Amino acid sequence: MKQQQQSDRKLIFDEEGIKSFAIHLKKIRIREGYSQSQLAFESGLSLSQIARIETARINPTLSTVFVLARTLNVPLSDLFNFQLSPKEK
Amino acid sequence: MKQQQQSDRKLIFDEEGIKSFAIHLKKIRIREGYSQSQLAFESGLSLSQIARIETARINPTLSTVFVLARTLNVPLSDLFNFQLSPKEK
DNA sequence: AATAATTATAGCACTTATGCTATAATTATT
DNA sequence: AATAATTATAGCATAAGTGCTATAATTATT
Repeated sequence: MKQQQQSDRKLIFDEEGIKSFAIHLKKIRIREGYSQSQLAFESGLSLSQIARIETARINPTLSTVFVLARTLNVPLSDLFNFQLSPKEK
Repeated sequence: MKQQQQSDRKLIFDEEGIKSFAIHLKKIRIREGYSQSQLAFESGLSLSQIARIETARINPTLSTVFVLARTLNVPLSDLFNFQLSPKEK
């Protein structure tokens, strides 16, 4: 029987930032008049991926975000126009 | 013999955006007075990862980028203060 | 020039992002 | 209320991000 070996590598999942981004993206998508399905089609991303991002289930890559910005035709400064909580020392 | 089956799924790797980000990050890191190694240590990211990002070899996740922004103590608007080439229709 | 410091590469293991497909749940429309 | 549209969830396969470790290459320092 192979014991389930617990890795001690700690991967980063910045839940706070990911949630903020999710909310912000949804706001912008709606503002720009896209449904998830339209955004998926026009961007070439899958619908499931769009939904996963907006529900903060995953931690998307920069390429994915860049594609969203291009499709929505908004500058990155808009898509990232929110504050991260500062690092606690 | 198992033939190597080529998948037709097309994953996104936005080379142009990734390169722009790489250059921009490096500029900011140096401006803020960090070596890659310092940035790695203080952020908890691996040194190899920092290098891979700055040489545009990989497509980092948002969490990674958020951690970098926090560690460098710069707002996202700073880290994303560059232009993506617009989508060609 | 020698040495030190910094940055870049490489390989492996593990975890996770993503596409795809299908279905459920929710919300809007008639 | 029924129906349609939209959004959310789920499982699987595959590609890729990340940590770790080591080493090479480059750049700065003495």
